[in-house]
Amino acid sequence: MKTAESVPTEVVQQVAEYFGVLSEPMRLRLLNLLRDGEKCVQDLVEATQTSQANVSKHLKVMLQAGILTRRSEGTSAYYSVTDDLIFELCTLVCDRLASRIEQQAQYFRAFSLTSKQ
Amino acid sequence: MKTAESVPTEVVQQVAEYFGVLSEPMRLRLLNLLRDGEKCVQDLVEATQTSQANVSKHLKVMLQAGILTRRSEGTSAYYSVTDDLIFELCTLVCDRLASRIEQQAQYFRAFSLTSKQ
DNA sequence: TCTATCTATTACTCCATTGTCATACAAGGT
DNA sequence: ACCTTGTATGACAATGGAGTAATAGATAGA
Repeated sequence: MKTAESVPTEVVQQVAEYFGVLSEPMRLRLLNLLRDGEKCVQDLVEATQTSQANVSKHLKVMLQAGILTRRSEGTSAYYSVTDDLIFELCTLVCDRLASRIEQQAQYFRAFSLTSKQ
Repeated sequence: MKTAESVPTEVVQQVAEYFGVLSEPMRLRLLNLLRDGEKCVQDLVEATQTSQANVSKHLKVMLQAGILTRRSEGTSAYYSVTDDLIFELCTLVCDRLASRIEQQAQYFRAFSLTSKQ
């Protein structure tokens, strides 16, 4: 049986880093833009309304995390998502967050009933 | 059809925060310790070998993120995991990381073959 | 009541990361 | 060759978060 202490530090570290990549709004936005397919840096800059340097940096982070793939064409660099697990994770989290909000709404409705009359 | 720009900033922000909670090794260690069931702060302090203040802080973060539940008993505070989605997410990520490492191993083996003779 | 234990919180330092600016590099077109 | 465009990188300031030490509060027991 697996005990808590049996999980190596290295593993915990890497899992934390993976989640860390997904813990930045700008990176999530970039990933969402890459849902349709590969895009070059300039496309992403225009879509995100931030600096080109910033986009390149975030792309580099995700590239090194093994989430993206890079393809050079002329002076442009095209990035695409290689690891669809990311979208799966985002879907799971979004659904859970939505459920919570709905649950909150139910609490309000229940209170509304007890307050009636 | 959903376009990239249609995702509200607030949603992206919250998803990022959710992943952010899971992006700290100490928190993952605490969650792993809570796999078996609820534990009090002191138990977690002894198991993680860090300060009590640090454990309380991380627990608070996860409590506010809706991941944990708190139960008071005497002077002790017992925490337990309410959102099992977390373990599901960790499992998915761990499996993916394991696959990557195995893939890397395959590359080494393939190179070993091409280098033979 | 006094003490001991357990937990939460504050103030503080330290480290990591984000975003920006400027610059360097590479490739195409004129 | 020159210029333009697209991308990557380094330095920098600002921000945020982790960890620690000290302290306060709460509860059980003597």
